[in-house]
Amino acid sequence: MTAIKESSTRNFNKGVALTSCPVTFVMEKIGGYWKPIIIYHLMSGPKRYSELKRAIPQITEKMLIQHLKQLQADDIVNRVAQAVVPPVVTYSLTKPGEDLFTVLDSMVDWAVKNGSV
Amino acid sequence: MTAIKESSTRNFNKGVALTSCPVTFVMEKIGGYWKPIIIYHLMSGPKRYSELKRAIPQITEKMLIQHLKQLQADDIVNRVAQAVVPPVVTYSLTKPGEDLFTVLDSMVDWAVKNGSV
DNA sequence: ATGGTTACATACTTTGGGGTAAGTACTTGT
DNA sequence: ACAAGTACTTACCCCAAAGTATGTAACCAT
Repeated sequence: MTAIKESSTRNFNKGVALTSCPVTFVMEKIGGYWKPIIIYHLMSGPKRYSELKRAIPQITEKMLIQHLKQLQADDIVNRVAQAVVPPVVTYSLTKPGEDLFTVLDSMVDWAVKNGSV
Repeated sequence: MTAIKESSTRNFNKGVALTSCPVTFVMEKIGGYWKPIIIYHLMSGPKRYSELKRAIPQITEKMLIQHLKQLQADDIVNRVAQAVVPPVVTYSLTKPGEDLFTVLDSMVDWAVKNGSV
């Protein structure tokens, strides 16, 4: 076990840059491979866990819940579980989550204008 | 050396999802920790390599040129070098690069509304 | 001739995101 | 009795991104 240097750039960034740069703040929330894809699928309405899984066949279950939990912690998605068997868990976008539409939309705009698809 | 499975999700994604999802397309260009920060600093006008370095003290030189080269390859920044000594290299945003303002701006909007800063 | 400046390059290491595979709890259908 | 469905959990592995550290070429000023 090698101790991590207290003065490392990594540590410095964690404390300063991450919270002070709004763009990085957003990247923290919707960055990564799967998050925008999950959010996109929730934009067409609330979905069950299994519906999301079927909608995004390439994602592994681990990645799916992992990101759903993170999005939940970031107040981007809501989780509603019914105490029945088999379990029924529904995910939906929160208000902040829905507001991300503007962001994703501007991204799509740019992508379309600049050679994607 | 273990061979990578041809059918792995990783490979599948490289070929399909990356190019077919416009949001992921944008993430490929401006995702990562430093890229948006570099782009942000270029939005206030062309900058020399050394000016960027001073403007972003926490970045290492390796990260700086690495991302500048990538942004160049993605046609987001221009590089103009003067054949003098000591070298003078100026980086500026291309048209697509400037168009990212809309995207970054919507991110900042969202961040401000949702608890950043 | 030595140090400073500028814009890189390169070898090595660490870290975290993502992938694979397998297991769990509970109940219904056959 | 056993497979199947639902919503997870867990252990383990791999690789790419990021960080650390050092070197280089060219010239100028002292």
